[in-house]
Amino acid sequence: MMTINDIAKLAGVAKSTVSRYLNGGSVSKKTKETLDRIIKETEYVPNTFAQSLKVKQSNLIGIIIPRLNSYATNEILQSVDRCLRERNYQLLIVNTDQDVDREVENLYALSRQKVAGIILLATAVTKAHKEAMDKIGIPVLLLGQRSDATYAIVHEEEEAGAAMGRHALKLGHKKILYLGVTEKDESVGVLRKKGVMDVLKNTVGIKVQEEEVDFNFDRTFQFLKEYLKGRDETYILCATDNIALAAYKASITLGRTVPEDVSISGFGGYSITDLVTPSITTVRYAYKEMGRIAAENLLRLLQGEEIPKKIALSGEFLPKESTKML
Amino acid sequence: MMTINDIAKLAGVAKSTVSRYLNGGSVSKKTKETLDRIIKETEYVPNTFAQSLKVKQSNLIGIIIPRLNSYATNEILQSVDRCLRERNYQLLIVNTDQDVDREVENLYALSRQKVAGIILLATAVTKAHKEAMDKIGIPVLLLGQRSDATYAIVHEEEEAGAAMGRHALKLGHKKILYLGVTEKDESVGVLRKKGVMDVLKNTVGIKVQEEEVDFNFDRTFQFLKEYLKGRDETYILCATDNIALAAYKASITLGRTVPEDVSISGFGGYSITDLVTPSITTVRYAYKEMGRIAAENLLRLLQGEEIPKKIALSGEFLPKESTKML
DNA sequence: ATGAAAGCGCTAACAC
DNA sequence: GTGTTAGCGCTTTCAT
Repeated sequence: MMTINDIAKLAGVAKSTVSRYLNGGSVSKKTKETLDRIIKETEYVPNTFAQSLKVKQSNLIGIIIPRLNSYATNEILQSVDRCLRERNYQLLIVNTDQDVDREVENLYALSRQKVAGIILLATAVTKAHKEAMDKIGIPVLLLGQRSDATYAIVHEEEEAGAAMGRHALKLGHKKILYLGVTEKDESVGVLRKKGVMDVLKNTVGIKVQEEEVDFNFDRTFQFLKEYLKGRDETYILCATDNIALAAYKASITLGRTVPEDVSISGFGGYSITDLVTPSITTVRYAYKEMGRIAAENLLRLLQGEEIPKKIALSGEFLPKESTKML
Repeated sequence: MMTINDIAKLAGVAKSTVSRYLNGGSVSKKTKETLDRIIKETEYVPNTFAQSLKVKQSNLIGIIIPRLNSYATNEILQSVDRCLRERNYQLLIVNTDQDVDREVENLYALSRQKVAGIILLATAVTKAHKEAMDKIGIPVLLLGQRSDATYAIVHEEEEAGAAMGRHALKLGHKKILYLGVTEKDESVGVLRKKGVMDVLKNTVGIKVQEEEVDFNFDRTFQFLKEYLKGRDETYILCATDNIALAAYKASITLGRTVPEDVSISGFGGYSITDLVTPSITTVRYAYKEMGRIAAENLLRLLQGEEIPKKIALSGEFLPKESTKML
């Protein structure tokens, strides 16, 4: 393995000159040429540890995600990764398996790894989160949840919810079942629902039944298989595509037809909503864009530039086969 | 930020003593106690760069994956990650977006990052791969493809293929369409198919039509929507679950019913095969176990232990609703 | 534009 | 069991 010293000797210059050359400092044309050649010949690559030890920072960006097997996560991950790689940064992915405590732990763990910045796909932002962000002194960019504690990029949840609510109304449904998630999840559990409910509840003659399920497909499916037996709503408005999928499967199991007997819709725009038949009405969120903006803005931040505290991304309402006029 | 020097001064010992303490060397009980206390009080954490710079190795394990949005990849990633974290190693995930050249590039890139070992989910093992593995001098563990170039953990592809072939026969099908993938992919393209074909071709009166499609859902679906118009096979034996899904969707689109008009099966055991209706007959591969073994064996290798050159994992044949007696 | 020299925080001989 | 010391490979003043 070549070191900067070896290169310096081969080139007949001091290692500081080589360092300057490597970091874009001014070197004479002649020096540059020799160095160009020698570095190519020797296939020299700088030792990242020595660099990082010196500058007390790495080219690593940490990203904390709740789970790996989620469409949303994957989309974001992919676009963040691509964007970062183009800028010569490396993504360090940390999966918390939906464990909120581990989100906080990993904030500290990543700071120990001296990542330059952190992207956090939080499910909630607790006091412990804020404390950690404060303490580590590394820029953190929040994705999917609002919080005044730091920079955040979110989806327009209320807007999306309202679009779906209007859709159900337009199709003439009067009996609607809303399958939501825990209100601890501010974005999905509170805002998305609020968007839906504001539209529905202000309309006379609409009955909305609410139920809370969780993000796990199997549990939700098992629950709905029983629960739906006693229900006669004609529209099941689900807070996520996965819930919609479970509701769909449960409905089928109970001998009902979608969308003839019951309309079903989700949120998220997961690709699977197109794979199933009937395809599922949903709102597609701008995951790819979210990832790209996150990466770009974080890097800007690292360069000392100003970036907006909060960015909200609009989704795209996509009516498909699973919802139908009553 | 505390350094080992600060701690040493506070404790009134030499920094080498602190270092020994940290690395499990022998220290007097008294020294240990003071150090325990001081380190807790100061929240001291060693600088990983300085450590790595010294020992010329990191606690990072690199994993190169073809894509992020794949069920198989996610399962493996999750279990590798979990296993590694328990052992205090960090996973560095590198996504190549199915670009074979980037697999090789990243072998080099990871070696520059001084990862301790590399897990490679290769789609193929080329000369360039072998050369890179040779050159970097870091243990590489191959997943999903056999190669005598290094250690490998694979699925029993032929066995799985044979099981599916026998299933189709047992159901009385005579006209079978096999939808495979490129033979560059030794595991899926060659072996899996061989398992199927060996069973089918040796049985008289069976006609097998072969066609090659790719891993992309949309392209495959578009292709099949046309292609299947002219076909009258009663069993479509697909090389992957995703292809099965595309075949299913294409069949539905052409007004055929699954499994009444045509039986369809896949390979992989993706969770989605259960989400759709009818659920899809498949072979579930042992992804989770593959990940765990990969992580454990790689760490063993790093400790200088011997590990088997090749491990083959059996899948589990899962008949479901999408295939039916003719 | 270039070089000498002083560390960054840590580990590992080696001597005591 | 503990301290001294010499680097690991690099960046960064500060002279020249």
